[in-house]
Amino acid sequence: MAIKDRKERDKLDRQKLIIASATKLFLEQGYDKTSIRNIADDIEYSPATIYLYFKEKDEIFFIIHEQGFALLHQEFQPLLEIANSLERLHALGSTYINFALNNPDYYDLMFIMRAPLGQIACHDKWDAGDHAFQFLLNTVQECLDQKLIVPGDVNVIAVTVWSFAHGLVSLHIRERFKSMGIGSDSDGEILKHAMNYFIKNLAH
Amino acid sequence: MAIKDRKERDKLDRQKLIIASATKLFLEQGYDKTSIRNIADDIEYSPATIYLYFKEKDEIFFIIHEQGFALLHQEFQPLLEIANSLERLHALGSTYINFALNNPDYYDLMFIMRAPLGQIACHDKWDAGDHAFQFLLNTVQECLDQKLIVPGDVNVIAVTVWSFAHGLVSLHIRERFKSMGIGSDSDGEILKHAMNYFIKNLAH
DNA sequence: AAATATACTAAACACTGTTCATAAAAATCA
DNA sequence: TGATTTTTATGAACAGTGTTTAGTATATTT
Repeated sequence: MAIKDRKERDKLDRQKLIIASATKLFLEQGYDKTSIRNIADDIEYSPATIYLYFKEKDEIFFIIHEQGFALLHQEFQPLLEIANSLERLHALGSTYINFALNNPDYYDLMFIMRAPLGQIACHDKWDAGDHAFQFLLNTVQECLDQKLIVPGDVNVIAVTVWSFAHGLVSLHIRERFKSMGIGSDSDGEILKHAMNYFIKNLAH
Repeated sequence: MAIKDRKERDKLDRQKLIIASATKLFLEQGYDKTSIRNIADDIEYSPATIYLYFKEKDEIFFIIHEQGFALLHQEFQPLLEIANSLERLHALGSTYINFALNNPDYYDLMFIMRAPLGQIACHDKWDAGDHAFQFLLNTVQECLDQKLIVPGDVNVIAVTVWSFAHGLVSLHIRERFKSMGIGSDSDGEILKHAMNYFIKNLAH
């Protein structure tokens, strides 16, 4: 049954082709402006064909969503080398912020957009996002054990740290700082200062 | 020329009619699911008529956007009574979070969505949003003056506080806590705990 | 070679925001 | 009053969206 194997490989190849095209277009123009017909044109297939490989548009972008988490996970890896846990926590925040600024579309899909989670997100409890959060949890726990940060519940602290970092970059990405008085000139600079102030308070 | 006056009143009335319908539908079903045709159906006019009173969909929702800020401003008013500035800062945070949880669609439009700002946001430097941020700035400054919080640049601290609060509620609204391990049961509870931890660090 | 299973697509459905020529109504002028 | 101009409203269309379906080629199996 080698033919059946090849057929399955072909099927996977065409799925990969769709994802590759979708990823390319998505990174060029974002979610909303990447239509099924755009992807179909790009891979030179009919729009209907795409629906033979994916149930809906969101299913395609959930895979890209996971790609984003893989990328973030990758950028977190070098941080494991940092011995001092508080320093590692600080670096974790900086890396998170840089990831968001360098990959705003990925970040949007992963943390801001409503779209590509529905029932999908629930199907796998231990997805890539959980891994990243676990890394944060572990680091916070270590900081607590070594009494490097203000004591408190590890979950609460992790949520606090994540919320701060997310708020910072998502307000920046959605240009809400601009629309206020602040950050008109030195855009990225104030983010770093806020990060430093936040960590200083945490470590106090 | 009383006729011309009446005509202008009529015109404003029809604008208000459109806004009222748009607001109603928006609060029922959100921005994306409120179409021009929905509004037209509701007010029993043709879709094209709406474009005689508003240049585009976003112009309608920018007014709703401002309504949201007026509402937030209103909820901030009682806080002026609070004498202790740190207490006021804490209450400011809680009020902000409660506003977001009680009016998720308004909050979305005001702080999360990409849509109804473009050039529009820039036209009036001193809009409702600036007022709210100014309130935060003043409160932070007072806390600094009274040495109630960790010293630092007032702008940086205000951004830090706002980012934290925004991150908290926007991750909640977009259900990113659920998709991780945390907050599956006691949803709103962890927000309050995080808020308390954040303020405790700030005041330390 | 005939029957079956697979892969693909043109066309349509039900939407979206937006524009434009045309028709109806109201106000102004002769 | 009747004719003219201005204001107001709309049907129909444009170009786009995600998605479904019926029908057509192609490839595999019998």
